[in-house]
Amino acid sequence: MDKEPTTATKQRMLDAGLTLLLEQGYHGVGVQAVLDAAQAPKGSFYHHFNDKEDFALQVVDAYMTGVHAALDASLSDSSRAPLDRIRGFFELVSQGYEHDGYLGCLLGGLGQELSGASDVFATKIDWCLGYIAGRLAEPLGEARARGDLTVAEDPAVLAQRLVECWEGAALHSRLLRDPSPLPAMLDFYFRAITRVPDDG
Amino acid sequence: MDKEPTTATKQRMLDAGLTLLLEQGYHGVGVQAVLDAAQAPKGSFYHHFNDKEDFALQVVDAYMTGVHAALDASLSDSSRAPLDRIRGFFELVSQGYEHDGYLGCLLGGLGQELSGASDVFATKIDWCLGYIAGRLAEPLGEARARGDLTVAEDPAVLAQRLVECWEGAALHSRLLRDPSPLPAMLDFYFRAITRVPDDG
DNA sequence: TGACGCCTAGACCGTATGGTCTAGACCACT
DNA sequence: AGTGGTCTAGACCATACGGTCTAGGCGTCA
Repeated sequence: MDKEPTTATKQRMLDAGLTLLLEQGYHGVGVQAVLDAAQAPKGSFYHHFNDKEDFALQVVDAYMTGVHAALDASLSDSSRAPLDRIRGFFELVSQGYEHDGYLGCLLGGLGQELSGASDVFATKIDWCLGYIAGRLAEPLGEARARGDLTVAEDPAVLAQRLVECWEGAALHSRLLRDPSPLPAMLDFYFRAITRVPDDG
Repeated sequence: MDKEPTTATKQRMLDAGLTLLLEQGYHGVGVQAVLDAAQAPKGSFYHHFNDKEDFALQVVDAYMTGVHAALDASLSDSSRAPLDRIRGFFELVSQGYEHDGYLGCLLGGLGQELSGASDVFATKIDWCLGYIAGRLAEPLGEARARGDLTVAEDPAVLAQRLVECWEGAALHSRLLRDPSPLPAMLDFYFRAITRVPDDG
Protein backbone atom coordinates (compact mmCIF):
# COMPACT_ATOMS: atom_id res chain seq x y z
CA MET A 1 0.00 0.00 0.00
CA ASP A 2 2.56 2.63 -0.95
CA LYS A 3 -0.12 4.91 -2.27
CA GLU A 4 0.11 8.66 -2.02
CA PRO A 5 -2.27 10.08 0.57
CA THR A 6 -5.12 11.15 -1.77
CA THR A 7 -6.02 14.74 -1.08
CA ALA A 8 -9.46 15.76 0.09
CA THR A 9 -10.26 17.27 -3.29
CA LYS A 10 -9.33 14.13 -5.15
CA GLN A 11 -11.40 12.07 -2.76
CA ARG A 12 -14.38 14.34 -3.25
CA MET A 13 -14.11 13.88 -6.99
CA LEU A 14 -13.89 10.11 -6.64
CA ASP A 15 -16.90 10.08 -4.33
CA ALA A 16 -18.88 12.24 -6.71
CA GLY A 17 -17.78 10.04 -9.58
CA LEU A 18 -19.03 6.96 -7.83
CA THR A 19 -22.50 8.36 -7.48
CA LEU A 20 -22.62 9.98 -10.90
CA LEU A 21 -21.20 7.05 -12.84
CA LEU A 22 -23.55 4.65 -11.12
CA GLU A 23 -26.52 6.80 -11.99
CA GLN A 24 -25.70 8.10 -15.45
CA GLY A 25 -22.94 5.90 -16.77
CA TYR A 26 -19.58 6.90 -18.22
CA HIS A 27 -20.71 8.79 -21.28
CA GLY A 28 -23.64 10.26 -19.45
CA VAL A 29 -21.39 12.09 -17.02
CA GLY A 30 -19.32 15.02 -18.16
CA VAL A 31 -16.15 16.12 -16.44
CA GLN A 32 -17.91 19.35 -15.59
CA ALA A 33 -20.62 17.48 -13.71
CA VAL A 34 -17.99 15.83 -11.53
CA LEU A 35 -16.39 19.21 -10.96
CA ASP A 36 -19.68 20.76 -9.91
CA ALA A 37 -20.56 17.90 -7.60
CA ALA A 38 -17.14 17.92 -6.00
CA GLN A 39 -16.89 21.72 -5.96
CA ALA A 40 -13.54 21.59 -7.66
CA PRO A 41 -12.07 23.48 -10.61
CA LYS A 42 -10.99 21.83 -13.78
CA GLY A 43 -7.33 22.24 -13.01
CA SER A 44 -7.65 19.90 -10.07
CA PHE A 45 -9.26 17.22 -12.16
CA TYR A 46 -6.49 17.09 -14.72
CA HIS A 47 -3.91 17.43 -12.03
CA HIS A 48 -5.09 14.27 -10.28
CA PHE A 49 -6.19 12.29 -13.33
CA ASN A 50 -4.67 11.87 -16.76
CA ASP A 51 -8.03 11.99 -18.46
CA LYS A 52 -11.63 10.95 -18.02
CA GLU A 53 -10.87 7.29 -18.57
CA ASP A 54 -8.18 7.33 -15.92
CA PHE A 55 -10.69 8.97 -13.59
CA ALA A 56 -13.32 6.29 -14.18
CA LEU A 57 -10.76 3.55 -13.63
CA GLN A 58 -9.80 5.10 -10.32
CA VAL A 59 -13.47 5.34 -9.39
CA VAL A 60 -13.68 1.61 -10.01
CA ASP A 61 -10.67 1.17 -7.75
CA ALA A 62 -12.40 3.19 -5.08
CA TYR A 63 -15.50 1.03 -5.50
CA MET A 64 -13.38 -2.08 -5.14
CA THR A 65 -11.92 -0.74 -1.91
CA GLY A 66 -15.42 -0.98 -0.48
CA VAL A 67 -15.87 -4.42 -1.93
CA HIS A 68 -12.64 -5.58 -0.36
CA ALA A 69 -13.78 -4.26 2.99
CA ALA A 70 -17.10 -6.05 2.69
CA LEU A 71 -15.39 -9.26 1.67
CA ASP A 72 -12.94 -9.08 4.54
CA ALA A 73 -15.63 -8.22 7.03
CA SER A 74 -17.95 -11.01 5.96
CA LEU A 75 -15.77 -13.90 4.97
CA SER A 76 -13.39 -13.81 7.89
CA ASP A 77 -16.11 -14.41 10.48
CA SER A 78 -15.28 -18.03 11.19
CA SER A 79 -18.09 -18.33 13.71
CA ARG A 80 -20.55 -18.53 10.83
CA ALA A 81 -20.97 -21.37 8.40
CA PRO A 82 -19.25 -20.74 5.05
CA LEU A 83 -22.47 -20.20 3.14
CA ASP A 84 -23.71 -17.84 5.81
CA ARG A 85 -20.56 -15.80 5.38
CA ILE A 86 -21.29 -15.49 1.67
CA ARG A 87 -24.80 -14.41 2.48
CA GLY A 88 -23.39 -11.85 4.86
CA PHE A 89 -21.24 -10.42 2.12
CA PHE A 90 -24.18 -9.92 -0.21
CA GLU A 91 -26.18 -8.40 2.58
CA LEU A 92 -23.47 -5.80 3.01
CA VAL A 93 -23.45 -5.20 -0.72
CA SER A 94 -27.23 -4.82 -0.69
CA GLN A 95 -26.92 -2.20 1.99
CA GLY A 96 -24.63 -0.29 -0.31
CA TYR A 97 -27.21 -0.54 -3.09
CA GLU A 98 -29.87 0.75 -0.75
CA HIS A 99 -27.71 3.73 0.07
CA ASP A 100 -27.48 4.58 -3.63
CA GLY A 101 -31.18 4.17 -4.29
CA TYR A 102 -30.96 0.70 -5.81
CA LEU A 103 -29.10 1.63 -8.94
CA GLY A 104 -27.46 -1.76 -9.12
CA CYS A 105 -23.78 -2.51 -9.33
CA LEU A 106 -21.20 -0.09 -10.73
CA LEU A 107 -19.19 -2.98 -12.16
CA GLY A 108 -22.18 -4.29 -14.05
CA GLY A 109 -23.14 -0.84 -15.24
CA LEU A 110 -19.73 0.21 -16.53
CA GLY A 111 -19.07 -3.29 -17.78
CA GLN A 112 -22.15 -3.27 -19.95
CA GLU A 113 -21.65 0.24 -21.21
CA LEU A 114 -17.97 0.22 -21.98
CA SER A 115 -16.82 -3.32 -22.57
CA GLY A 116 -17.98 -3.29 -26.17
CA ALA A 117 -15.72 -0.42 -27.13
CA SER A 118 -12.92 -0.46 -24.57
CA ASP A 119 -10.69 -3.43 -23.91
CA VAL A 120 -9.23 -1.62 -20.95
CA PHE A 121 -12.57 -1.50 -19.19
CA ALA A 122 -13.64 -4.96 -20.30
CA THR A 123 -10.46 -6.43 -18.85
CA LYS A 124 -10.63 -4.38 -15.68
CA ILE A 125 -14.27 -5.12 -14.89
CA ASP A 126 -13.81 -8.77 -15.69
CA TRP A 127 -10.85 -8.86 -13.37
CA CYS A 128 -12.85 -7.22 -10.58
CA LEU A 129 -15.76 -9.62 -10.91
CA GLY A 130 -13.35 -12.52 -11.19
CA TYR A 131 -11.61 -11.36 -8.05
CA ILE A 132 -14.87 -11.33 -6.13
CA ALA A 133 -15.69 -14.79 -7.46
CA GLY A 134 -12.24 -15.93 -6.40
CA ARG A 135 -12.81 -14.75 -2.87
CA LEU A 136 -16.21 -16.44 -2.75
CA ALA A 137 -14.76 -19.68 -4.07
CA GLU A 138 -12.94 -20.25 -0.81
CA PRO A 139 -15.98 -20.46 1.48
CA LEU A 140 -17.74 -22.44 -1.24
CA GLY A 141 -14.88 -24.92 -1.11
CA GLU A 142 -15.14 -25.02 2.64
CA ALA A 143 -18.84 -25.65 2.40
CA ARG A 144 -18.21 -28.50 0.04
CA ALA A 145 -15.59 -29.97 2.35
CA ARG A 146 -18.11 -29.82 5.20
CA GLY A 147 -20.66 -31.59 3.07
CA ASP A 148 -22.97 -28.58 2.92
CA LEU A 149 -23.26 -28.72 -0.84
CA THR A 150 -25.32 -31.09 -2.90
CA VAL A 151 -23.51 -30.26 -6.13
CA ALA A 152 -20.09 -31.51 -7.11
CA GLU A 153 -18.91 -28.66 -9.27
CA ASP A 154 -15.63 -26.87 -8.76
CA PRO A 155 -16.12 -24.11 -6.18
CA ALA A 156 -14.44 -21.66 -8.51
CA VAL A 157 -17.05 -22.41 -11.16
CA LEU A 158 -19.87 -22.18 -8.66
CA ALA A 159 -18.53 -18.83 -7.55
CA GLN A 160 -18.51 -17.55 -11.13
CA ARG A 161 -22.13 -18.56 -11.50
CA LEU A 162 -22.97 -16.85 -8.24
CA VAL A 163 -21.46 -13.56 -9.33
CA GLU A 164 -23.22 -13.78 -12.68
CA CYS A 165 -26.53 -14.50 -10.98
CA TRP A 166 -25.98 -11.58 -8.69
CA GLU A 167 -25.22 -9.20 -11.53
CA GLY A 168 -28.36 -10.30 -13.31
CA ALA A 169 -30.42 -9.69 -10.21
CA ALA A 170 -28.70 -6.34 -9.72
CA LEU A 171 -29.72 -5.29 -13.22
CA HIS A 172 -33.30 -6.20 -12.51
CA SER A 173 -33.13 -4.36 -9.20
CA ARG A 174 -31.83 -1.31 -11.04
CA LEU A 175 -34.61 -1.42 -13.58
CA LEU A 176 -37.19 -1.67 -10.83
CA ARG A 177 -35.38 0.60 -8.40
CA ASP A 178 -36.28 -2.04 -5.90
CA PRO A 179 -34.21 -4.54 -3.92
CA SER A 180 -36.54 -7.53 -4.21
CA PRO A 181 -34.70 -9.46 -6.95
CA LEU A 182 -31.53 -9.54 -4.86
CA PRO A 183 -32.55 -11.73 -1.92
CA ALA A 184 -34.79 -13.72 -4.24
CA MET A 185 -31.82 -14.60 -6.39
CA LEU A 186 -29.70 -15.49 -3.37
CA ASP A 187 -32.40 -17.81 -2.12
CA PHE A 188 -32.65 -19.40 -5.54
CA TYR A 189 -28.91 -19.86 -5.78
CA PHE A 190 -28.41 -21.31 -2.33
CA ARG A 191 -31.31 -23.69 -2.71
CA ALA A 192 -29.80 -24.77 -6.01
CA ILE A 193 -26.50 -25.78 -4.51
CA THR A 194 -27.67 -27.12 -1.16
CA ARG A 195 -30.99 -28.56 -0.22
CA VAL A 196 -32.66 -31.11 -2.38
CA PRO A 197 -35.53 -29.30 -4.04
CA ASP A 198 -38.88 -30.12 -2.55
CA ASP A 199 -42.07 -30.30 -4.58
CA GLY A 200 -44.40 -30.16 -1.60
CA MET B 1 -49.97 -4.96 -37.04
CA ASP B 2 -51.17 -1.74 -38.62
CA LYS B 3 -47.64 -0.46 -38.94
CA GLU B 4 -46.52 1.61 -41.88
CA PRO B 5 -44.29 -0.35 -44.23
CA THR B 6 -40.90 0.89 -42.95
CA THR B 7 -38.82 2.14 -45.84
CA ALA B 8 -35.52 0.60 -46.78
CA THR B 9 -33.63 3.60 -45.47
CA LYS B 10 -35.33 3.47 -42.11
CA GLN B 11 -34.65 -0.25 -41.89
CA ARG B 12 -30.97 0.31 -42.70
CA MET B 13 -30.76 2.86 -39.90
CA LEU B 14 -32.44 0.49 -37.46
CA ASP B 15 -30.11 -2.33 -38.47
CA ALA B 16 -27.08 -0.11 -38.09
CA GLY B 17 -28.42 1.10 -34.77
CA LEU B 18 -28.75 -2.42 -33.49
CA THR B 19 -25.11 -3.18 -34.16
CA LEU B 20 -23.80 0.18 -33.02
CA LEU B 21 -25.86 0.42 -29.84
CA LEU B 22 -24.93 -3.09 -28.87
CA GLU B 23 -21.26 -2.34 -29.32
CA GLN B 24 -20.93 1.21 -28.08
CA GLY B 25 -24.04 1.93 -26.08
CA TYR B 26 -26.47 4.81 -26.39
CA HIS B 27 -24.20 7.69 -25.52
CA GLY B 28 -21.30 6.13 -27.32
CA VAL B 29 -23.07 6.28 -30.65
CA GLY B 30 -23.65 9.59 -32.37
CA VAL B 31 -26.43 10.17 -34.84
CA GLN B 32 -23.77 10.78 -37.44
CA ALA B 33 -22.33 7.32 -36.90
CA VAL B 34 -25.71 5.78 -37.61
CA LEU B 35 -26.00 7.92 -40.72
CA ASP B 36 -22.59 6.85 -41.96
CA ALA B 37 -23.27 3.18 -41.30
CA ALA B 38 -26.65 3.33 -42.98
CA GLN B 39 -25.46 5.60 -45.79
CA ALA B 40 -28.26 8.01 -45.13
CA PRO B 41 -28.38 11.80 -44.78
CA LYS B 42 -29.45 13.55 -41.63
CA GLY B 43 -32.77 14.58 -43.05
CA SER B 44 -33.86 10.98 -43.30
CA PHE B 45 -33.04 10.35 -39.68
CA TYR B 46 -35.14 13.16 -38.34
CA HIS B 47 -37.86 12.39 -40.82
CA HIS B 48 -38.26 8.85 -39.51
CA PHE B 49 -37.47 9.48 -35.85
CA ASN B 50 -38.41 12.29 -33.51
CA ASP B 51 -35.02 12.31 -31.88
CA LYS B 52 -32.21 10.04 -30.81
CA GLU B 53 -34.17 8.59 -27.93
CA ASP B 54 -37.07 7.71 -30.20
CA PHE B 55 -34.59 6.05 -32.51
CA ALA B 56 -33.10 3.93 -29.74
CA LEU B 57 -36.55 2.90 -28.56
CA GLN B 58 -37.41 1.78 -32.06
CA VAL B 59 -34.15 -0.14 -32.25
CA VAL B 60 -35.25 -1.94 -29.10
CA ASP B 61 -38.55 -2.69 -30.81
CA ALA B 62 -36.67 -4.09 -33.78
CA TYR B 63 -34.60 -6.21 -31.41
CA MET B 64 -37.77 -7.48 -29.78
CA THR B 65 -39.13 -8.46 -33.16
CA GLY B 66 -36.29 -10.94 -33.38
CA VAL B 67 -36.94 -12.08 -29.84
CA HIS B 68 -40.58 -12.68 -30.61
CA ALA B 69 -39.62 -14.72 -33.63
CA ALA B 70 -37.22 -16.81 -31.57
CA LEU B 71 -39.82 -17.31 -28.86
CA ASP B 72 -42.47 -18.34 -31.35
CA ALA B 73 -40.12 -20.64 -33.19
CA SER B 74 -38.88 -22.37 -30.06
CA LEU B 75 -41.79 -22.52 -27.70
CA SER B 76 -44.41 -23.68 -30.15
CA ASP B 77 -42.60 -26.90 -30.99
CA SER B 78 -44.86 -29.22 -29.03
CA SER B 79 -42.85 -32.26 -29.99
CA ARG B 80 -40.19 -31.24 -27.50
CA ALA B 81 -40.48 -31.31 -23.75
CA PRO B 82 -41.23 -27.89 -22.25
CA LEU B 83 -37.79 -27.41 -20.79
CA ASP B 84 -36.20 -28.43 -24.07
CA ARG B 85 -38.22 -25.74 -25.78
CA ILE B 86 -36.80 -23.17 -23.39
CA ARG B 87 -33.34 -24.45 -24.10
CA GLY B 88 -34.05 -24.12 -27.78
CA PHE B 89 -35.00 -20.50 -27.32
CA PHE B 90 -31.75 -19.65 -25.60
CA GLU B 91 -29.84 -21.54 -28.24
CA LEU B 92 -31.38 -19.30 -30.86
CA VAL B 93 -30.53 -16.26 -28.79
CA SER B 94 -26.97 -17.50 -28.43
CA GLN B 95 -26.70 -17.79 -32.17
CA GLY B 96 -27.66 -14.14 -32.38
CA TYR B 97 -24.95 -13.27 -29.89
CA GLU B 98 -22.43 -15.22 -31.94
CA HIS B 99 -23.40 -13.25 -35.01
CA ASP B 100 -22.66 -10.00 -33.17
CA GLY B 101 -19.33 -11.18 -31.78
CA TYR B 102 -20.58 -12.02 -28.31
CA LEU B 103 -21.40 -8.52 -27.20
CA GLY B 104 -24.15 -9.75 -24.92
CA CYS B 105 -27.74 -8.64 -24.86
CA LEU B 106 -28.93 -5.26 -26.10
CA LEU B 107 -31.59 -5.13 -23.42
CA GLY B 108 -29.04 -5.67 -20.70
CA GLY B 109 -26.67 -3.17 -22.21
CA LEU B 110 -29.13 -0.34 -22.68
CA GLY B 111 -30.85 -1.23 -19.43
CA GLN B 112 -27.67 -0.81 -17.46
CA GLU B 113 -26.56 2.33 -19.24
CA LEU B 114 -29.80 4.25 -19.33
CA SER B 115 -32.09 3.06 -16.58
CA GLY B 116 -30.39 5.22 -13.99
CA ALA B 117 -31.20 8.44 -15.78
CA SER B 118 -34.20 7.63 -17.97
CA ASP B 119 -37.46 6.28 -16.65
CA VAL B 120 -38.63 5.76 -20.19
CA PHE B 121 -35.84 3.30 -20.89
CA ALA B 122 -36.00 1.67 -17.48
CA THR B 123 -39.68 0.97 -17.93
CA LYS B 124 -39.31 -0.18 -21.50
CA ILE B 125 -36.42 -2.56 -20.87
CA ASP B 126 -38.07 -3.92 -17.78
CA TRP B 127 -41.20 -4.54 -19.79
CA CYS B 128 -39.24 -6.34 -22.50
CA LEU B 129 -37.44 -8.60 -20.06
CA GLY B 130 -40.69 -9.18 -18.21
CA TYR B 131 -42.38 -10.10 -21.46
CA ILE B 132 -39.73 -12.70 -22.20
CA ALA B 133 -40.07 -14.06 -18.69
CA GLY B 134 -43.81 -14.18 -19.18
CA ARG B 135 -43.46 -16.25 -22.29
CA LEU B 136 -41.02 -18.60 -20.59
CA ALA B 137 -43.34 -19.01 -17.63
CA GLU B 138 -45.76 -20.99 -19.73
CA PRO B 139 -43.48 -23.91 -20.60
CA LEU B 140 -42.16 -23.79 -17.04
CA GLY B 141 -45.72 -24.24 -15.84
CA GLU B 142 -46.16 -27.09 -18.26
CA ALA B 143 -42.99 -28.69 -17.01
CA ARG B 144 -44.23 -28.43 -13.48
CA ALA B 145 -47.57 -29.94 -14.41
CA ARG B 146 -45.72 -32.85 -16.00
CA GLY B 147 -43.72 -33.31 -12.87
CA ASP B 148 -40.44 -32.33 -14.53
CA LEU B 149 -39.59 -29.80 -11.86
CA THR B 150 -38.26 -30.51 -8.40
CA VAL B 151 -39.03 -27.02 -7.13
CA ALA B 152 -42.44 -25.75 -6.17
CA GLU B 153 -42.06 -22.08 -6.96
CA ASP B 154 -44.46 -20.16 -9.14
CA PRO B 155 -43.41 -20.58 -12.78
CA ALA B 156 -43.60 -16.82 -13.25
CA VAL B 157 -41.07 -16.36 -10.48
CA LEU B 158 -38.84 -19.09 -11.85
CA ALA B 159 -38.98 -17.42 -15.24
CA GLN B 160 -37.91 -14.09 -13.73
CA ARG B 161 -34.92 -15.80 -12.15
CA LEU B 162 -34.07 -17.46 -15.43
CA VAL B 163 -34.02 -14.18 -17.32
CA GLU B 164 -31.93 -12.57 -14.60
CA CYS B 165 -29.49 -15.48 -14.65
CA TRP B 166 -29.27 -15.22 -18.41
CA GLU B 167 -28.58 -11.50 -18.32
CA GLY B 168 -25.83 -12.05 -15.80
CA ALA B 169 -24.26 -14.69 -17.98
CA ALA B 170 -24.64 -12.44 -21.02
CA LEU B 171 -22.72 -9.70 -19.22
CA HIS B 172 -19.92 -12.11 -18.43
CA SER B 173 -19.95 -13.33 -22.01
CA ARG B 174 -19.66 -9.75 -23.20
CA LEU B 175 -16.74 -9.03 -20.92
CA LEU B 176 -14.95 -12.13 -22.14
CA ARG B 177 -16.14 -11.87 -25.73
CA ASP B 178 -16.77 -15.56 -25.34
CA PRO B 179 -19.93 -17.66 -25.24
CA SER B 180 -18.90 -20.07 -22.50
CA PRO B 181 -20.83 -18.53 -19.59
CA LEU B 182 -24.11 -18.86 -21.48
CA PRO B 183 -24.51 -22.65 -21.71
CA ALA B 184 -22.83 -22.99 -18.33
CA MET B 185 -25.51 -20.83 -16.77
CA LEU B 186 -28.29 -22.70 -18.52
CA ASP B 187 -26.91 -25.99 -17.24
CA PHE B 188 -26.71 -24.56 -13.75
CA TYR B 189 -30.25 -23.24 -13.90
CA PHE B 190 -31.84 -26.37 -15.27
CA ARG B 191 -30.02 -28.57 -12.83
CA ALA B 192 -31.25 -26.27 -10.06
CA ILE B 193 -34.90 -26.71 -10.93
CA THR B 194 -34.92 -30.33 -12.03
CA ARG B 195 -32.60 -33.13 -11.11
CA VAL B 196 -31.67 -33.71 -7.54
CA PRO B 197 -28.06 -32.56 -7.25
CA ASP B 198 -25.58 -35.39 -7.11
CA ASP B 199 -22.37 -35.17 -5.13
CA GLY B 200 -20.75 -38.19 -6.80
C1' DT C 1 13.46 35.33 2.43
C1' DG C 2 13.77 33.03 -1.56
C1' DA C 3 12.96 29.00 -4.32
C1' DC C 4 10.62 24.94 -5.27
C1' DG C 5 6.69 21.62 -5.68
C1' DC C 6 1.94 20.62 -5.04
C1' DC C 7 -2.43 21.87 -5.81
C1' DT C 8 -6.21 25.16 -6.93
C1' DA C 9 -8.28 28.22 -10.23
C1' DG C 10 -10.75 29.02 -14.38
C1' DA C 11 -10.30 31.09 -19.01
C1' DC C 12 -9.83 29.15 -23.24
C1' DC C 13 -9.76 25.95 -27.52
C1' DG C 14 -11.01 22.67 -31.17
C1' DT C 15 -14.22 19.49 -32.08
C1' DA C 16 -18.30 16.70 -32.11
C1' DT C 17 -22.78 16.51 -30.65
C1' DG C 18 -28.07 16.55 -31.14
C1' DG C 19 -31.15 18.98 -33.63
C1' DT C 20 -33.21 22.46 -37.31
C1' DC C 21 -34.07 24.27 -41.74
C1' DT C 22 -34.69 24.78 -46.60
C1' DA C 23 -34.43 22.71 -51.03
C1' DG C 24 -35.51 19.32 -54.10
C1' DA C 25 -36.26 14.47 -55.95
C1' DC C 26 -39.70 11.10 -56.65
C1' DC C 27 -44.27 9.13 -56.91
C1' DA C 28 -49.28 8.77 -56.89
C1' DC C 29 -53.46 10.60 -57.98
C1' DT C 30 -56.46 13.71 -60.68
C1' DA D 1 -49.73 18.67 -66.77
C1' DG D 2 -50.42 19.88 -62.13
C1' DT D 3 -50.43 19.18 -57.25
C1' DG D 4 -49.60 17.38 -52.75
C1' DG D 5 -47.34 14.19 -49.76
C1' DT D 6 -43.30 11.36 -48.66
C1' DC D 7 -38.69 10.97 -48.34
C1' DT D 8 -33.77 12.30 -49.43
C1' DA D 9 -30.18 15.68 -49.09
C1' DG D 10 -26.91 18.26 -46.52
C1' DA D 11 -25.75 23.00 -44.99
C1' DC D 12 -26.17 25.07 -40.79
C1' DC D 13 -26.64 26.20 -35.64
C1' DA D 14 -26.09 26.41 -30.61
C1' DT D 15 -24.23 23.97 -27.19
C1' DA D 16 -21.55 20.80 -24.53
C1' DC D 17 -17.77 18.03 -24.56
C1' DG D 18 -12.83 16.53 -23.27
C1' DG D 19 -8.70 18.56 -22.77
C1' DT D 20 -4.90 22.46 -22.46
C1' DC D 21 -2.74 26.42 -20.63
C1' DT D 22 -1.14 29.98 -17.67
C1' DA D 23 -1.43 32.13 -13.28
C1' DG D 24 -1.46 32.11 -8.47
C1' DG D 25 -2.02 30.43 -3.55
C1' DC D 26 0.32 27.92 -0.04
C1' DG D 27 3.34 25.12 2.68
C1' DT D 28 8.19 23.46 3.20
C1' DC D 29 12.89 23.44 3.48
C1' DA D 30 17.29 25.82 2.88
